[in-house]
Amino acid sequence: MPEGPSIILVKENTKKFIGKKIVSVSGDSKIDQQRLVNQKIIDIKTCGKHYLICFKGFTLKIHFLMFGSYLVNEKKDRQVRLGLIFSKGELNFYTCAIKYLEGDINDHYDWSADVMNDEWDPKKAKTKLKKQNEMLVCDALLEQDIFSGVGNIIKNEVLYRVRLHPEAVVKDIPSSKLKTLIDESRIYSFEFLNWKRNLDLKRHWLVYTKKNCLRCHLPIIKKYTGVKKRRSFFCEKCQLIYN
DNA sequence: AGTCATGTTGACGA
DNA sequence: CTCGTCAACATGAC
Repeated sequence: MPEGPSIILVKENTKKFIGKKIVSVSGDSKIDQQRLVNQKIIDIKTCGKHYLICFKGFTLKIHFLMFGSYLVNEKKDRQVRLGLIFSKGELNFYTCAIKYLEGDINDHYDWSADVMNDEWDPKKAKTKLKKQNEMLVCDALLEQDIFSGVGNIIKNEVLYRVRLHPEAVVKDIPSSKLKTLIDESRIYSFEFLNWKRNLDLKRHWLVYTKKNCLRCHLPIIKKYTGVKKRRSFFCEKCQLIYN
């Protein structure tokens, strides 16, 4: 659920509620739920891993974290975090973090940092990335201010594709390689989106959770890398570290 | 059955 | 005050 492409799918599956008015609200979310009653959804947007329901003058920000989920016109046998009920249909969110954002949504987000957005700007990403001298590339890819929407699966798959070691230090990576990395982060995210849409994502993993390298057949290393200590799967022979 | 993970925030102590 | 570390949250795949 949580990476950028998955959030695009949430948007696709809930777009039908744009223009609809909320009749009532339920759930254990601590936000002011009454505020939503009689509000009409103006738009539904995403930025990175954030799912955004826009109203006149404010926005509801939903983050699915690790275990978040949602259902359209269905309920789970679980406590609803926030349920939006319309005259026809309902939208239920579970185990997610919800907050209000006030005013113009454009004042809250830099769309050009979102790898899934039409406004994605790889040059800006490169400028930001180059400032992260000592950072390991495995941490850099997870920086939401640079690569909004990239998560741990995308991180691993992109690094394998561009043959870059997760523990490569950003300042040691040639500029041309950084460009390839940035470009591939967007390209792979869209492939992820299509595979996920077809419920066929796992079959296309090249390195994530794999035992052996598809290229050289050596064992894939599993290691918790970087200050973020997220698991990395990589081939020591095929992925360069530049040190 | 127990372990672990597609993520982030906030508390706490140095 | 800032920085680093880690607990907390909470579901489901294997």
